[in-house]
Amino acid sequence: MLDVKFIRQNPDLVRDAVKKKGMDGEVDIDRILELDGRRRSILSEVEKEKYRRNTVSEKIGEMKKRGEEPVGLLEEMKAVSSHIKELDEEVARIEEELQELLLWVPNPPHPSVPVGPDETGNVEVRRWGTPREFAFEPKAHWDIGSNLGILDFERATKIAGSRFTVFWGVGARLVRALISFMIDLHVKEQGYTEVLPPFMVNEKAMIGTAQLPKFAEDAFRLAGDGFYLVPTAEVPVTNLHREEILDGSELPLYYVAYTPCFRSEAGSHGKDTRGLIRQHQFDKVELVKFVLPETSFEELERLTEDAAEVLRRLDLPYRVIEMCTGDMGFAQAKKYDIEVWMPSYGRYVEISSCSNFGDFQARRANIRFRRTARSRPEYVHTLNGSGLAVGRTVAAILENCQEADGSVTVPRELRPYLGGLKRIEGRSEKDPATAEFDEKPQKPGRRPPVSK
RNA sequence: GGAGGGGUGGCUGAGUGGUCGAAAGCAGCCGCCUGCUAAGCGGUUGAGGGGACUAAAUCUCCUCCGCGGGUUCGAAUCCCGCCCCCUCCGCCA
Repeated sequence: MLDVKFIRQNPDLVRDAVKKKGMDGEVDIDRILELDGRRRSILSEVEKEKYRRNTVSEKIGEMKKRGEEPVGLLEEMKAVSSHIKELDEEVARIEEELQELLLWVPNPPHPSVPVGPDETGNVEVRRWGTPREFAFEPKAHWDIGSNLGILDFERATKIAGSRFTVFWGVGARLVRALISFMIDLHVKEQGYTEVLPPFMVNEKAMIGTAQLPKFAEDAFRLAGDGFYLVPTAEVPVTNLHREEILDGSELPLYYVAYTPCFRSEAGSHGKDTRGLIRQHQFDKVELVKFVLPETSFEELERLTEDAAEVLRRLDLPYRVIEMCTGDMGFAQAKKYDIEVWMPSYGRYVEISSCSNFGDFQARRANIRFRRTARSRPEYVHTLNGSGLAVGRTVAAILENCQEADGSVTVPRELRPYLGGLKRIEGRSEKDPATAEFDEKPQKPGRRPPVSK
């Protein structure tokens, strides 16, 4: 959300931002300015009346104490009070409409962001790794996973519906391994603090990070009590500090959180219908930062690299795309997508999205900080990025690391998280005699007796 | 789900109709003082908004004692609804 004051002082900049973000006709800046003007003029009137009420009421108190009768004053004040009430209601109506309109004004893109209408305006900024040349016809991950017995789309449809997956055996463990691997990297090597938040949030939290009101149809809302299933850990984690004034010396704060993510995927019928790419439920490890305003763009570069490091460790080729104004989203000031090479698509596919929101979310969620004990509160800047989407990472590993015989080589850095397993050859890992391990798993010995 | 208790400033906590944005203590900040540390002394310290001002500083006004309504000339204080927390009982992984 933008400050009305900012809009009042920079109306053309804001109109330009609306245009660049492709929201022409969706936002009425003139109406906002009009409401703002009316609000301020009524406010000065009602405040004069309140001043009068306060001073006269005080006088009435003194008179009564002295035993005098406040002749006529009570009647007069009654009229003043009801006038105040009318004006207050008018102000409240205006503010409600104003607030509603402000929630729909997009965050202006940073000047460095390329201007463009849609994804055709995005700019590739770098590539890492080389897509592998296959000596055989590579399969899509849904075929690899189904053949190995580790992905089961049919049963997922039976128990839930389309766009769900059941992971079996080593497949399930692979998901768990990736989550741990990613979190460990971000915590131990990059200085993030692990958080495990609620997977359901209230409406205020959804508004705070700008999923609402604009993207209501993308979210799952529970019928009974109005909770929302988290569409990303960004929502609960950014809202951790809602309505707080942080100590400036604590900044920057780096958090990493695993959550499942729930998305209705309304409006994406027919897109990515096969496999793990577009699901109603998927796992994601998310990076969230709260930083000083002057550092946020530099922090975005580091955040993006922190996420990309996961792909480098897994030896998966990727590229980084800078999103143009028309494709970057409503709340972002600048955004990079990281795309991983996906052989079945024959192109790079988004696996992470890293954004700087500036003070846009902070203002909505009222997250502030004080530079020193005596300075005025300022809004922090918030950032977040996937580090990474786990389902898509599974897909990328299956496809990029597949072998001619249908097995999958486990990326070296991930093996410790799979008990040293080198190759996925089936659903089961219970047969150490045939499975390949970096170290053979130990036979379970007798349990030591329980000491008393 | 049932019964009871409670939500006041960064924290603890007083305040049951007017002089309360709010005692006191703690913490913080500024200064003084003490060889260092600790202690002591004095002062100071909430947030949001409107206006004056080119802006900062400053001044001034309004609002805010969980949230929303109501009563009243006047509400932290009285009434109603909601939310949250705590204790006990029930249920439950």
